[in-house]
Amino acid sequence: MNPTNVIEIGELRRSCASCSLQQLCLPASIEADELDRLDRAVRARRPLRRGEHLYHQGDVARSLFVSRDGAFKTVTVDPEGESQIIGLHLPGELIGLDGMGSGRHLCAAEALQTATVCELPMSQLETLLPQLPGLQRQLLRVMGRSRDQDQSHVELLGRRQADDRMLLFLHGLRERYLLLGHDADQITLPMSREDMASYLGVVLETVSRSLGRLQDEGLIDVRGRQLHILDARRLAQRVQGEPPRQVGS
Amino acid sequence: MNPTNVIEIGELRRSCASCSLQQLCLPASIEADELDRLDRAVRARRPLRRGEHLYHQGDVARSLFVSRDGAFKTVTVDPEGESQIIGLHLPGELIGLDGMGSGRHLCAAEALQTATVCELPMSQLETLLPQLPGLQRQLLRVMGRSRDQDQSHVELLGRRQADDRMLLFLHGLRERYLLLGHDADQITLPMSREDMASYLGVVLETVSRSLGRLQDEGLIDVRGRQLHILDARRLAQRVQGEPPRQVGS
DNA sequence: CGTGGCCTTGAAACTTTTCAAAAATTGTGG
DNA sequence: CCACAATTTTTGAAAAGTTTCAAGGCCACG
Repeated sequence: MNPTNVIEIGELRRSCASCSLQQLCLPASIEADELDRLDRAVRARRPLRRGEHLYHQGDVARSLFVSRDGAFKTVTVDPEGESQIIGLHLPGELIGLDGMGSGRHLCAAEALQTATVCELPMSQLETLLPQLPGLQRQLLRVMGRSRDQDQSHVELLGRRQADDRMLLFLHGLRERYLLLGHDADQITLPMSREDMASYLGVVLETVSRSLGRLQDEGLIDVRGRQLHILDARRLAQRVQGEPPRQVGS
Repeated sequence: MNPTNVIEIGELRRSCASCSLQQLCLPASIEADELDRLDRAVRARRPLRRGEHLYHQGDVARSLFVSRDGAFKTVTVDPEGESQIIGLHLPGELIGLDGMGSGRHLCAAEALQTATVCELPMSQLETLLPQLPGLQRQLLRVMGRSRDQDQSHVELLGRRQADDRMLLFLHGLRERYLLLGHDADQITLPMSREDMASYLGVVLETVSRSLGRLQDEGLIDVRGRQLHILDARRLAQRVQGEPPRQVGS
């Protein structure tokens, strides 16, 4: 057992009570004694490296997950054989709800960066739920927020112009990073252009060009995955339908 | 009190136990004694006419609903001021989950035809859930299926060709009607072309042309809202990526 | 310093949208 | 029950936007 492992296991044993994501995650608004029971049900997990899967499409759904750090994408392979990015999950956001309908996961969940996750086995959940009314309420709320997230994605995909979709995407990303307490105007994009393209329902060249246009407009500054939001105020206005300002040649 | 009202109230008092949607709805796989308690919590509601709302965007979310007959659409007005159809709810499908995240409805729910609905107040739900483990499991499953529905919508909107989206839409509709025990190859479309357009993320002219192309191909026959699926087998193949067969000029 | 992966850019082909008008359907009142 | 008005749907042609295909640039890594 090398020192690195010791540190990692130490990390893993941090409890819900001391987790920085507490307010966003299942423990929020749960009583102290209940929290302790939830805490014991949550399993430790070794960190995942970028590209590793939490579960695969078709797997029996055994657990719900929350990432403490590191983002995940959820991906389906559709009947045509093409894969599509269905979801982007930042730390504190529930992962695995795609298995609750049928008992099997409709997506695969893949780490976009090195990530440490908490795991709550379904079996434990079923035991705990009737006993912890606080958890009950909170689970419904958290599932509801996850659904709201999906609705935003539908609203994004409903826009017919690539720039509108990108605007909505960046604005939503900004809000989510804000919630996490990050510097939301200076983001390292969690996905490749190709992943973004899939999430936005366009091809990757269109993503590149759209980012280029928004940069020419002075809204953002992108260099690879480094994104600076230069004018958050106007970004919000653009999302609300304001037309692009004339850009000098 | 006229005879019509008497009949309506009689209808409203049908219990979950005798409802034809039982297997699809919350009561599924709930024990008889539990079912009785759920039954008492479910409120009667006067029938809604086409165009009437179950709730409006921004309303405090007080209840979950299920339509016994009559379909509903859920609509958001986005920041740009344009309305978008987010969901289509056939009988037996849960309506109102868009309020669970924030406590307020993110959408409006509007009847597409005359509809009778069951209403389960959130307050009752909170009381019942810890007491009825069967309901607990079933609610999670039904919410999961609703989420799966939304995922299908995202997958549909992720397709970049209008015909692909239409194919996915028709195929999904067919499967849902099958589940309801309807003749799924002879459907009265529940929405106008404009609503379909919004749901599919295209303009209504595109819907019209896409339906025209699928008709020329011999897949379907559409006259206004009457839709005949002429070749369900090939519809399924097309959804799975089979290219359109050559259509004689 | 070269290699491979990722991203950007350009030009042509294709699809969808937009705008306009005709056709079909629905609802209504005589 | 028919005819008319209003609404919805279809169709056409031009404009706009996206995809496709191809090539070149950038960056990280060995």
